[in-house]
Amino acid sequence: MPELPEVLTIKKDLKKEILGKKVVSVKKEKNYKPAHSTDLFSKYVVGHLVEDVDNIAKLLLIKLSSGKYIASHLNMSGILLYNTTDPYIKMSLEFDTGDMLYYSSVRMFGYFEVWDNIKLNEYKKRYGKTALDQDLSIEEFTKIIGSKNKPIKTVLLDQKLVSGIGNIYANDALFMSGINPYKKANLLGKEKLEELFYNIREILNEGIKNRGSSIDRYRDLYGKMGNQQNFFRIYGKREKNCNSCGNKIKFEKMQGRGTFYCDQCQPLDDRIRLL
DNA sequence: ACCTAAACCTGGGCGC
DNA sequence: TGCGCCCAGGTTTAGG
Repeated sequence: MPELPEVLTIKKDLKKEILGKKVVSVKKEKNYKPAHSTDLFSKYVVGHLVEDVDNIAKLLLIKLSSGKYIASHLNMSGILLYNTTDPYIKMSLEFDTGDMLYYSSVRMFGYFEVWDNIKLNEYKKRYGKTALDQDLSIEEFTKIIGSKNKPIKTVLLDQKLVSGIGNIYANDALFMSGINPYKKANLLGKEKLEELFYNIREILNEGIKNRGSSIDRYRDLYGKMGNQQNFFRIYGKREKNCNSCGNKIKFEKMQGRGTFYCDQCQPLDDRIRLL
């Protein structure tokens, strides 16, 4: 699924395309079941204007003049498409301009639903600031992340601490920082945590600049692939050699997620480095 | 109150 | 060709 760079890319394009437009019809495909009755779409979406497009962590929000929101989490395989389709469309919105917005998903994990403020606020409470939030200071980051007695990769993927970092960008940010994914976060030290903070911001911003990572399903709002996959530091380089030291890259499952690291450049024990 | 493992799904790619 | 397995940008939940 989209991580923060992909979500922010979609958000920006969505804002540009649909702000101020009125929804005139909604269509749901039979093989998609939102958590609520489709009445909510006809009641709170059809006939209403798009007032804003926003996000909470990786959740996309379309604010409507009815006071309700379309909340869409793309999860692993979801995409939003504007005036272009694919074989996995689940929901379609038609605007007064004739433009179309589609929610597409292969694996059925994501959702595209009508939410009210209450549900939105409950959701918000469960998530930390995104890694790119202007008001997430380096002090706050190091305090939140550096206090956990858990592997740093697990901590980075915990969205209630700091949100937006997913598996791709976590792998790459750790490689850039020379940090072993198994290293306990509370053993990293101030300097390493700060380095990690800067590298997370760098790699997320690079992802945005390259319009996201398309390793499989991800496409932007116009159905186009992102480019960040061409710049991966270590993610996806199973059986390949480290571009820094030439050693064979390790691939292991950690918390069920594919984890790539170079045990030379990202030593678990600092003593290994000194030898 | 922790942690992990499995579950939620579909489809693509690989080896045999 | 086909079957079985492994893999996938995430999150939630059940179970120890």
